Amino acid sequence: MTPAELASVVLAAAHAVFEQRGLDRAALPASTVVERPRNPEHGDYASTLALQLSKKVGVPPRELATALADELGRAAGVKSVDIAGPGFLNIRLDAAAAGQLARVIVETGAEYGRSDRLAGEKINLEFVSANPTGPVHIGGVRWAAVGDALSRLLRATGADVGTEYYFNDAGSQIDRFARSLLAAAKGEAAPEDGYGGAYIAEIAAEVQARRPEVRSLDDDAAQEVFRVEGVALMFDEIRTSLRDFGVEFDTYFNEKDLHDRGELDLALARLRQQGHLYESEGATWLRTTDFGDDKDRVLRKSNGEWTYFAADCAYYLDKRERGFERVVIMLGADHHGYIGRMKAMSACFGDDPERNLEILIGQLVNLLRDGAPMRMSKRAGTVITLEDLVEAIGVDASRYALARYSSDSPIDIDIELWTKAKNDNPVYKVQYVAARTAGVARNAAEVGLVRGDADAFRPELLDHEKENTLLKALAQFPAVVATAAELREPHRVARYLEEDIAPSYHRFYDDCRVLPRGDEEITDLHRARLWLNDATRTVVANGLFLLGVSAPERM
RNA sequence: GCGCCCGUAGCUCAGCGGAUAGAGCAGGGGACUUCUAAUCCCAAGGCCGCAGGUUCGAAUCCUGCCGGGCGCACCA
Repeated sequence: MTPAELASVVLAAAHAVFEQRGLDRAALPASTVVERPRNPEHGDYASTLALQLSKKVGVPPRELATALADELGRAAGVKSVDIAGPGFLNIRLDAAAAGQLARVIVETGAEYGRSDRLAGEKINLEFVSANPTGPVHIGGVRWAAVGDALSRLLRATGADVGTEYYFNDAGSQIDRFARSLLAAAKGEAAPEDGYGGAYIAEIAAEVQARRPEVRSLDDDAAQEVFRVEGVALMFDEIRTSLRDFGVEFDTYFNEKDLHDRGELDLALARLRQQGHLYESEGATWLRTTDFGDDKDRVLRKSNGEWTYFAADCAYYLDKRERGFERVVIMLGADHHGYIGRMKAMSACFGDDPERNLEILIGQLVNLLRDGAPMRMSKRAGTVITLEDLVEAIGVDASRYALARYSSDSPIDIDIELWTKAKNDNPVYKVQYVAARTAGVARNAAEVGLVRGDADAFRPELLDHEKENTLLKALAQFPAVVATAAELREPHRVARYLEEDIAPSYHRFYDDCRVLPRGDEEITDLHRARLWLNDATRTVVANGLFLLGVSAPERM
């Protein structure tokens, strides 16, 4: 029995009790959940339904709990129900009912953990969105890992997801980039406001190799060649490194398209129609202060040029017009000042900024070498890039390290820790479970131990304490996935794997031998434990997949 | 000054209103003729920054304060 099934049983019992006592069934919730108590003495699962309902229907919680316990105790698969404290229901399951979960998980396979919780939601996820003026730096990499994991989570819960990378290949930053390339090609120092770093010289050289005639052009013409070719090379490099990182986007959206299609004018017209525009000092302003922003924002400058924010408005409108009910944008902490104006802009379009626009802010990332942060400077060209990180600790460790922390928490990635082949390296800790379960399955096959027909599976034999604990941990997976998706917090999956699944599996492994020893006969218990081993393998593999991390067969 | 984030064990961090607040690491003590010891077991470690409030119940929600990080452009 899964927790979701048990929750339904609890709710059904509540309906029965309410009917018997003539209570108002409208007070009952549409659904309920059972919790897994920390303390095993409090049963396999606990329900707080009696506590929640007692005030609504004016029945003391203990009395309600007693009635619920009587009813629930008669349900199939329920071994016992105790009442504790103010009115907790502590429920124990039959070993057979609990053990069946191993079979459910194995048979569900890669689908285990998926749900339709977010079915019908159309969600746009924008992340990384670095302009092609340099390699993806470590802050962008955080979002590559978290954003990609989030897209997997949202899809696993049934949402219709579109991932998106927004870039601009025409702005003044690109001009600086082009001037920097030109300067490098001429052997000059980078311009005052330009970009430094070895990659500039490399790209300048590559452009010259592709377009040798650039040497004979005047500066203006040459700069244009460097701009066009340099941006193409840079963007190509970004896409390649992201692909090597396991991240590809459904849409690569170019700001230029918004301009070419006249979408900025459209957005402006729409905002004017909503009555939030005004002219002042020759510029066109959006009255974002109507919706809580610190100050109003310029859309079109007095010189007739659009602001970057105007393009943001058009881009938001574009996403909404493409049918995305929820527009999610992931930004670094240094951009948190954008939240106010973006939310206000959404409201100016007549949207509900709480529902239609989510802005996720990620705190900064440091890379630690020998315990000291490697400081970044864009001017000096000492940015830490995606390649630097991957080169230092590898793709799996990078993705795991970036995805295992709450986005609200700044991250220090210690190179020494994340390259250790030890249990204090979290990614090894989790991958080791994947490898160990795979190893047990291999060894089982070698000695002729196979799970056999599902009909022959004897779930009631999984009654060891460590087996029970592992089963309960495995049972949590769908709830963990659903919560992580709803809260946009992929780190919950990582923490679950390393703090819940890994320890419970190792304890099971230590106390409950799966394989027969020597020429010991193969019994139903061996087979039942193999079901449990393979169920664990399934959950770890599914969980790591959601994080974009491999589940190795051996290590 | 205003805004956002953070403050939980020595360190790094979990903890979407529930019971005695958890994990890993570090430090102490144990377990390898055994399916991967990359593991496990035992012990130790806490005014959940402070003060109020809401609640049957608060680390969690609200208010104020203290401390730290970041941000406050007709830049991109």
